[in-house]
Amino acid sequence: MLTEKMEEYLEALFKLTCEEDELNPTRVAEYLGVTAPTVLDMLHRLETDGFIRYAGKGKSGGKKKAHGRSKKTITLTTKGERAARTLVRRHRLSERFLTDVLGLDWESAHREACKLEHVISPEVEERLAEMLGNPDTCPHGHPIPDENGHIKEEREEILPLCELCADDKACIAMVEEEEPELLQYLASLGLLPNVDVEIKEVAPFGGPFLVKVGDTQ
Amino acid sequence: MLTEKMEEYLEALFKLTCEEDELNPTRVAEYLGVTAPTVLDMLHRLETDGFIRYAGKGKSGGKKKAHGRSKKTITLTTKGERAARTLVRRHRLSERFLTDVLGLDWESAHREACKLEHVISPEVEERLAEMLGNPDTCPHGHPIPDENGHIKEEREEILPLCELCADDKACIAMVEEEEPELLQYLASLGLLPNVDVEIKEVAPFGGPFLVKVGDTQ
DNA sequence: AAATTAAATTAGATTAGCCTAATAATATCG
DNA sequence: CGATATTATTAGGCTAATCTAATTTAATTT
Repeated sequence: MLTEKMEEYLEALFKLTCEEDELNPTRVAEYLGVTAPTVLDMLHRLETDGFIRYAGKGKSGGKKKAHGRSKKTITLTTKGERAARTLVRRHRLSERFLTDVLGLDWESAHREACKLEHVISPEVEERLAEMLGNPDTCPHGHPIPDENGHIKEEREEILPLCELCADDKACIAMVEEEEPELLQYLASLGLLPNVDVEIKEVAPFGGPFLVKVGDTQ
Repeated sequence: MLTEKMEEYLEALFKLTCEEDELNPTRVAEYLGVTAPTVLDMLHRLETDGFIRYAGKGKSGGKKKAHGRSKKTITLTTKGERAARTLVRRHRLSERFLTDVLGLDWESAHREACKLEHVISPEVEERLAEMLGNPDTCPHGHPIPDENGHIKEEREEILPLCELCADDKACIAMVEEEEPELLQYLASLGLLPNVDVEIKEVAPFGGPFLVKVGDTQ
């Protein structure tokens, strides 16, 4: 059985393995705010339950230093990944509900969704999705996996805003930032998912940017 | 800090102390499906944290058997009762949401609400209540305490249906039953909260009852 | 390669919840 | 009242999650 803590670790592992390869226990510990031995413990448990693999990557050919097998890496099994995607779906559906229906701000919605995701049953998940009109992104613009955990990735090319050039026209796909104040500031500028923008001017050497959003610049 | 388990116990204690006086550990154990020592443990913890009192009732005058002080009883402190009422409120609001908005049946709604009540923040509680139009009962007809835990008890006299007499007219206040099949059956007969009924015939000695609900009998 | 630094792992403890088995205290019945 | 039954409580153990401190192993620097 999957405890709430196991779920939290699975989710963290899923996010981290997507973002960086060569994920190590120390990184996980840091991300979750616990110590390394705690992570090790959990990794073993998740491994015996078949959610992850934690072992030297099989290539017995590479004999880097000859003594000891190659460094262990963490990978999610199919089972583990499925579980993680379900959690991500429930988290993002919860966020949509909390912002769109209850009117919470992004930050609070995220905080609450972290708790809700662990108590939502498949039935509630389905009804919630239906009631929300099967949204395909969370308020931040991140995609919501479907019931089978598949993430619709047919979205057009997504680039950081800073890589666009003058006169480019684009639509904001997502807002990656996390700090509430920054989010608030961006929102006040109208920089929200699904908003069309047009780059007016780009100062060189990473200098300021003039972006047109709706009528304001 | 109040763990989820502590919350569950508090809620149980609240319900049980309302229903029966002289609440004892064994009864609690039975209700929660755990053993008596487990309950004892938790009672001590709840007591040191100031949520309950568990001690012989002070009346040093009564010397029933003279040896030993009088049997201990469980009572909620103000703090404990406040916490319990908040949980009841969150539970019932959740039920309302799950049935009215998501369309779950009573039984599923109850099951899900048991989990939700522990993760709902004051903010979500408030928004949820607002969104639902500040309902004053759960789907079963039980009252929902207000933000301060007060239960509006100005409802007219509430009697079990079996105490009514022929020709009495009444409105169903609540449905106390818990078994899903029975609930389903009652629902199929139209016996739901807020429905007006009229007693047509009452067979003596607890015999069958003829009740008029809407047009059917 | 040797020394140093960093990461991984082991060992040993703690707390919350839970259990079983044993014991102590109360009640109840004959 | 005294034997029996019931309840309460104590004692001792277990698992999940966590920690700190020590140790081992790997990586990096010189």
